[in-house]
Amino acid sequence: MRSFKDKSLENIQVQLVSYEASITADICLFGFQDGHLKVLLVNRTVGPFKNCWLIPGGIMEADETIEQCANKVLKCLIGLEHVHMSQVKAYTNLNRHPLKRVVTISFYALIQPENHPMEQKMNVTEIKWFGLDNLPDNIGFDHLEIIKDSHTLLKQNLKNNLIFGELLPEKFTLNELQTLYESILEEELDRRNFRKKILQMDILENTGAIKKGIKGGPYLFKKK
Amino acid sequence: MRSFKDKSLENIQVQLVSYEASITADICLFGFQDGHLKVLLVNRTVGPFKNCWLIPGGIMEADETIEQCANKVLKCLIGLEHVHMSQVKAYTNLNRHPLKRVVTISFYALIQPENHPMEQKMNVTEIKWFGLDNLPDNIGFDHLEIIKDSHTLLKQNLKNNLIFGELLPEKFTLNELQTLYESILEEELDRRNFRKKILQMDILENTGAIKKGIKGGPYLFKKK
DNA sequence: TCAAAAGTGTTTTAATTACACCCATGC
DNA sequence: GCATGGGTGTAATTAAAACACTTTTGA
Repeated sequence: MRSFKDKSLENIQVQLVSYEASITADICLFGFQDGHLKVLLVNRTVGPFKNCWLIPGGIMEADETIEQCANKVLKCLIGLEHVHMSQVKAYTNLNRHPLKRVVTISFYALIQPENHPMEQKMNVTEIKWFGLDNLPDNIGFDHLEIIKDSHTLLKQNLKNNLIFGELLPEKFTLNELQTLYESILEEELDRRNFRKKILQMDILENTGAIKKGIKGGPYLFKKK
Repeated sequence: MRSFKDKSLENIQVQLVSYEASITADICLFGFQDGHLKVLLVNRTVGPFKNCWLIPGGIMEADETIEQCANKVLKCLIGLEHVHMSQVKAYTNLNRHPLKRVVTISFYALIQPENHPMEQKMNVTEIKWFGLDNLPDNIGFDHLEIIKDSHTLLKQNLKNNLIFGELLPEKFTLNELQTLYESILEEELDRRNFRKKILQMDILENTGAIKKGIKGGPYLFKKK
């Protein structure tokens, strides 16, 4: 049993002079497109991991929390404020960044790709949605791990709560919703059981309108 | 829609000169004692929040990850290595610490208070186990929030997985296990249903031995 | 011997799963 | 008109919840 004195006082109170690190917020932005769950990646044109794909991120400044920083990143990227985000995990491995030590706190957020076109920015850096089942090989840093961890948390949250709203347009068919669930959970669901379960949750409202262009003429639903 | 150029390059690559912050690992250490779930708090004798109760923590150094740092804290505190820990959340509010900016990444860990007496260290700093339902008023920083978040995660993990091992001695009665579950989940469980469920998980082994000193003569079980 | 806790099964209810036919629409 | 997808209900299974008496032991 070691003496308590040697280290504990240093530990329990924060010293005024101590090691400091840069902290970034990196965001795993999920979208749902063509029946697939997708992740937004940006292509680095400079620095280490040049030409590698990354999830977007930004450095936390002195006057902002990591949540504010994450919002700043999204605002710069897609011009969108007040997107709901969930904190996933902090990554602190020593050699994450080749030039200096960087600690990253990751978040995930959900948006609709259709509502946030990003093409006009491609002269600066390429921005692209990738299917989760079709990620590029050259993902930089430990961002593949962050994507996996984010997807795991999203999956878990979907099973418990119910957070599909941001991923679908205002009006959607039950099959679109089911496909979304299936692509997040990575498993097939029985159509009738899914409908029964969702409907008896009493959170959806049948608008009465019918989606055109699809055989069968499905009803459009919206959140209550 | 704003231009992408203004901020994004700054954001997507980490600059070599950027704001840096001290990072600590704070640990919500849970124990199970006298039929109650407890948390270990230390009493600050110096600095801001003097005489306030805190969960133990330590500053991350240049050569360690936050997990290594958390392990270091536990090693200094209770002389124990290789304790399993779960990352809970990162706390980055600007005024968490009155003297300087400190970002904290919190963990929870589970131990048996009986096996880790800490009395001999009380001349340095008071260390005490508090019932979760009986926490002191003067908890410093945002540590009450950290404790609540940690308990929420522990509860959730107990419901999904099953992680009681570290909180009980090698051999225990089913009622001790049930009381542990009840104190974590904060709800009463039916004795017969609990036993049925736990036993059919097939993770426990009846040692055949009987615990003395308790009316009814309960069997002692252990993990398989 | 009496009070307190241990041990044990069954019944009821709710939730989950499996499964098949007819209808509406687009092509 | 035909192929595709939409809409619907019931039966079977499994899981969860409710519930009471006898046995063991300590005091």
